[in-house]
Amino acid sequence: MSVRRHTDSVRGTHRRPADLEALHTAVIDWFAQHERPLPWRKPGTSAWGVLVSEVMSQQTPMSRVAPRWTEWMRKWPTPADLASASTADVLVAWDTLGYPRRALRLQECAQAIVTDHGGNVPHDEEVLLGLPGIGAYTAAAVAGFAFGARTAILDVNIRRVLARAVDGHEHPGNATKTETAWARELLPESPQRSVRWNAGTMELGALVCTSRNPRCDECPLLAPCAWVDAGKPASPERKPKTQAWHGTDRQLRGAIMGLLRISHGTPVRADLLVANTVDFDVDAAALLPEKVQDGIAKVRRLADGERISSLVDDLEADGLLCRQTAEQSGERGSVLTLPQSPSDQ
DNA sequence: AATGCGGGGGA
DNA sequence: TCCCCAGCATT
Repeated sequence: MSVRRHTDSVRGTHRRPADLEALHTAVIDWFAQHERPLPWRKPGTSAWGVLVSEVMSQQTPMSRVAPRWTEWMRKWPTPADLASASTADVLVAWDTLGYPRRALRLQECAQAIVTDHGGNVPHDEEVLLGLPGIGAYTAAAVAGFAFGARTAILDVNIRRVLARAVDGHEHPGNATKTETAWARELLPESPQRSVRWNAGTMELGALVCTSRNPRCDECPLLAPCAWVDAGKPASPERKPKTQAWHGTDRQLRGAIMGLLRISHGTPVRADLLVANTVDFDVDAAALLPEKVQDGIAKVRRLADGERISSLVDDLEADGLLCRQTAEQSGERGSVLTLPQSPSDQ
């Protein structure tokens, strides 16, 4: 089969393989043989479970998501369960998945589902898009994987596989409308096949057609891959560097998450907590082992007042902590309080 | 269109 | 070290 021949090259990224059906079959058959046994893929998983798995997987590898998802669904099997949980419990269960604002948005999403949709995850992609923490990718993924909708799902994996195999080069930045329209044209006709196509293309991008060191020798599309034929050209752009970690606000947020877990009796790696601790004033520090407290005291001397001040605003806006004014606390400076910690309940 | 946002694991 | 990971919200 020669899938690569783009007979009707519209323009730019709009290319279409001559034998689209063969491409679909190659991906779907490969997926049937290589699908990872992820917990949310087990039969009977609810739409809510699918939604949770997708939010947890935003910018986070699935291998790290799986254990957190299982525990999360055990604690809060329905949107109503999560909606009524305490913020502290939610953040603790999120553990070290990263970007903890996602956990806050997920709880807000559950509350919106209860309030506005009778406690049931909406089927409609446009409605899903209106929920907190649900963007273009997640709305499409839930519509497709939870409800079997025929829709174009554009995550980093599908974008890369399609760009390489069909177009021959990768596209920088976020998915454009043009790219979305292109992906829609490549969808199989039947909804059932389109779901397998979406899931299979994602899996192919995650396991074989990876960003670095792709395993082309294991790829079912080796023969027709436009990217291989073009000599595997490098991705055109490099993303801007992510904000530094050491000594920044992000590091302190990590420390507060660690303290929150400790206050709930969840083990926390002491070295990680100390490394993440810049300077803060929180009662929960008394719960820390002496060795860790010493480490915190040491790092505290490196405090940057201005940076910490902006951090407090940020944390408060994210709902990660509450700030009391000097008059309220009777102390000098601000006092940071963990939201709904056990002592508050 | 550009930024900010965690944290872990692999090359 | 650097890069990447089933993105989203805000400006």
